[in-house]
Amino acid sequence: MARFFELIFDIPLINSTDQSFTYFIDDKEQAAIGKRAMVPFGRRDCLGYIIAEKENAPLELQEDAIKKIRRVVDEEILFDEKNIKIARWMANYYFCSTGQALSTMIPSGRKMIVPEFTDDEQEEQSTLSISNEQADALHAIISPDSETAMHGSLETQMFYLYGVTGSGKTEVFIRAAYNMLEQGKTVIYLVPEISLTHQTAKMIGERFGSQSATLHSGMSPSQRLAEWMRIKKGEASIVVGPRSAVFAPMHNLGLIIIDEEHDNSYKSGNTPRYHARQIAFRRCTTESAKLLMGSATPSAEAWKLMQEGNIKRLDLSKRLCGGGMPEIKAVSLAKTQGCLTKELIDEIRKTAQLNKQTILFMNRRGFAHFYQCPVCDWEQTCRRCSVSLTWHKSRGKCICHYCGYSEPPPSACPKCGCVEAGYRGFGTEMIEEEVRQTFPDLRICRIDADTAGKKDGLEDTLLKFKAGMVDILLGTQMVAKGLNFPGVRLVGVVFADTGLHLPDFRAAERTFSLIVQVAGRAGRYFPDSKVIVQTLRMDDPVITKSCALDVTGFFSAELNQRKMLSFPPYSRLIRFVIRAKNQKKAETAVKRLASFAKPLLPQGADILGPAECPIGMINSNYRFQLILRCPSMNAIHDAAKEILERYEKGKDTRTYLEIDVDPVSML
DNA sequence: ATGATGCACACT
DNA sequence: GTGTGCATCATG
Repeated sequence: MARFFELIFDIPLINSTDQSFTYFIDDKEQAAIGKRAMVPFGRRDCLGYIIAEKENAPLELQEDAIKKIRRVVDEEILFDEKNIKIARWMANYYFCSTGQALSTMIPSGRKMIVPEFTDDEQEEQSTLSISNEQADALHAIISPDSETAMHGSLETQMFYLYGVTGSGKTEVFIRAAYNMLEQGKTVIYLVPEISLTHQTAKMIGERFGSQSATLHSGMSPSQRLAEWMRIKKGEASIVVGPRSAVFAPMHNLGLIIIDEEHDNSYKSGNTPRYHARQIAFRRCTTESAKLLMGSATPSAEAWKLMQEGNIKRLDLSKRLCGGGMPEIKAVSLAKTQGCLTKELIDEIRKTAQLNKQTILFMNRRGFAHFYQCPVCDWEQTCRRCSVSLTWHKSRGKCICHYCGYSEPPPSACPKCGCVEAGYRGFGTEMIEEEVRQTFPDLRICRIDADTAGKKDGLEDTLLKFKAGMVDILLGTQMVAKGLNFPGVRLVGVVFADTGLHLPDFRAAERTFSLIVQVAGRAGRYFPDSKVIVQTLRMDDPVITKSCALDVTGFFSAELNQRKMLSFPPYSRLIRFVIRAKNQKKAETAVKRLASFAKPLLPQGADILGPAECPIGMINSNYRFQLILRCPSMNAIHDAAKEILERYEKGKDTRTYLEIDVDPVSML
């Protein structure tokens, strides 16, 4: 007896995104929904996902067109209807095939390699006392009926632990998780996808002993598969991991925790470009679990939801371990020749003399040229989008990458009359050189994408730094997150404005968040620790508010601005990017896309662009974008689907279209 | 995605 | 007449 199964593949089916393919197999073989199988697909063998069984061969197909499954890969069931349902939802929402969605959810390993156990079952050790604030927050989270449930609505309970670094968020997370486990429910604990959060993840894993599963970027596909199966069998009831852990096959899910909610790594950078927060929200809704997020610097989206009372905010205002917040000082770079101000140099000296350590943050240099007055710091921005205009030498114009607006560059600064407007920025190499020259006697280490790429290079450097064998650690953004070094007295932000020049409506939010996060790195252990923020924009509200750690003040201004300009969270976006080796083709293609988009635009929606992408070329592909904007996602989502279909019909060859729903980075 | 096919223009 | 390049098509 033969049985028939429906399979889907990790393939970008553009027109029929939910298409499945029928195969048959001998009855005695262990084929089943939820297993993967090798099958002949086209002219090669492909790994497919078995998503359904059919009673009969489909009538519209000829009997001999149905091929036989070569081999069932999995002995045990990997996924179930619930997973397929999420995959279908993702495929629809993020415009990819169901197979692509399913394949990002499920570990790719073939055989299971059980990760070695850290068998220090140190369970019930939580005798540490917690502060009143922590206790209140915990109580609110674990209490069975908060107001939302009282109204009999099925709305998910969402909480936000809002508090500075060192205020004990992790402890509340852990206790909330314990409470869930005690009720026989399971927990997903998401952490940012930064190599530096490994230790946090590891620590949490250790606290929960063998009932926890850990996922991290260093694990092999086989190890991931092993952890996945442990969860599926109910052997692990809490999972700690990055974005993809939001798909973990928990039974009886009680709670999803999103640590450092503002972190951009929760948004996937490739198809499907899903946001873990979005998936978490959906899972919590459909599986009636609670959602608990936390950060010292919430995203604008989360802040608005808290203001409107849709997320219950729980404040942790006090720092534990006795430490207060460090002194944060903005210092003007205006009259400084190189990239180190006298104040910073003096503090580094003083820190070294005290036998303490310094961390210097360097951001990437602005990739684009922009007009900025070296005297008064006036900058040319778009009137409509309020982002920096980018100087295009070849066209002799300054252009907005959102809406395409352009104007000639000013011959003199319109604010102060200075004629030497130009651009400024520091490269990481340049900073390193200057630091080495200024402090030839100090031990200096650099961490960036290059150094971190090498195996153990990162761990090694960090261990050395932790052990006090390094005086100054030079690092990019990656050092800003998650890690605590007890020997650090001074943190310097070399050039805080870099991010502000990015043509991105979230530039202010990102810069603010970075500075506050960086400040949190310092002063957990010393009362006299310092943060120095070097800037050309001493009066910029982003700089002043971040140095004052005034989150409320910042968001009150920022949200107001977003509202005025109709940017998220007051609108939702869908971004189309067209890329092609040939510039003309790419340009023609966006224009065609725009011509489809215009008549399909729903009430209240508008189009930004078409315009060249802020990063106009990547991998020798020219890039153009078109952004759909609307207060309601539903409305533009339907339109986007229609636009996509029409576009694909007569599409220009050698042009590629990418869609990003709720984009986070618009470069 | 990827590999097959068919068609255009080029060159031994 | 056969060989490269590339657009188009289908995958069960």
